[in-house]
Amino acid sequence: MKVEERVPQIVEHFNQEQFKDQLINWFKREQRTLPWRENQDPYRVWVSEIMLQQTRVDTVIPYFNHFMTLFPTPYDLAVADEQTVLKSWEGLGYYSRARNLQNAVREVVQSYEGIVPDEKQELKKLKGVGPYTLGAILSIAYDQPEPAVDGNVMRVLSRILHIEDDIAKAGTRKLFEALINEIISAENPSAFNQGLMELGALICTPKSPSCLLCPVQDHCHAFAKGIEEELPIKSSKKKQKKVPYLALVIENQDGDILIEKRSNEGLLASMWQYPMVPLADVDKKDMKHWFFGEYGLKIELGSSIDHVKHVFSHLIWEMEVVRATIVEGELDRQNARFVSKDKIDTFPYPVSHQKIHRHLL
DNA sequence: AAAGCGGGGAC
DNA sequence: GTCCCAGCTTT
Repeated sequence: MKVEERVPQIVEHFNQEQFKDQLINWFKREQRTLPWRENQDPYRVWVSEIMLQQTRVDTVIPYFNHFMTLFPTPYDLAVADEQTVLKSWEGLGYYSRARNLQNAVREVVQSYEGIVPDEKQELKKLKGVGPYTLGAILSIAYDQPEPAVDGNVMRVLSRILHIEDDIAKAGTRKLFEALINEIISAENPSAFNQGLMELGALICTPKSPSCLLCPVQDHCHAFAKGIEEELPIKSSKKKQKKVPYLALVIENQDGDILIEKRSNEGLLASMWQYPMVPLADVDKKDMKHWFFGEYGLKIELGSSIDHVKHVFSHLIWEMEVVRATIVEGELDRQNARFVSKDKIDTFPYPVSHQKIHRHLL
């Protein structure tokens, strides 16, 4: 059945007015004090929403505060060096969020005089602003009645309205957006949207939800049926592929260490790392020859320092970390350079490689 | 519509 | 270990 036909059916016996009041009043009463709730500054709301994608509140708080100190306005972020922005994002993950955010903020400074657009069509064009962030900024910063559907909202609504659509499917979000469009508060869309998300964070949690404390328990079909733990329906993803690497800590005669900048696209784009030998493609006995071909350096392996296992959402790196020294040769790579140990921490690294240079520092 | 893209916390 | 999370972009 099509979304337009399902929505009226789903909300037919749903007491929207009472639900809205209870949700909004609960949010006003119980909302957490968070740095990005100090005011309605669209730039702060925007930055917080980008950081909060796939990332927990407690993790984001210190990053957000530091980020706002470094880049208090869109202009400050627009003129900043990309590597500085990535350094401020180091450890948060999904680094394309930071690069997209800066790209978008530069667009805002250039085309909108530094004012975050409050018009749907303009805002949607900005890099990194998808359906969720669009609705979050418009409702929270500009008080517009737009849906902001994230995983929290889908979980909460799937329970309240007993919806069994697979929330892992891309198309399912549209159903929830249509439902929110139907029931969102026109008077306080900000508190309505944030209330749904706050409810998901504090009460309607993925496991062991606190239904007895829920302000909208009376409206919840899943609670009435005792099936709150079975919802939402979410198909499981396939497991990660393991990828073996040799990670090299290569020191030259001056005691400087070789690091390199990753490609500006793909996994961990524009982040820095210790050179890695992909053992799936390179036979270990051909390693030195391969390395000479790639870097122009003849090296001698030293002691093994560590084994680092790093899990991504879609793959697993298994890295053996080995020291190495240079026998001869001239570094022949644009993206690589020798750096003194006291400067090495000024570059942005993914966590997998922070694990490595903890050994050096 | 599906795949690629990080990291950490809860259990 | 498993599951989950305040998603977007590219293909």
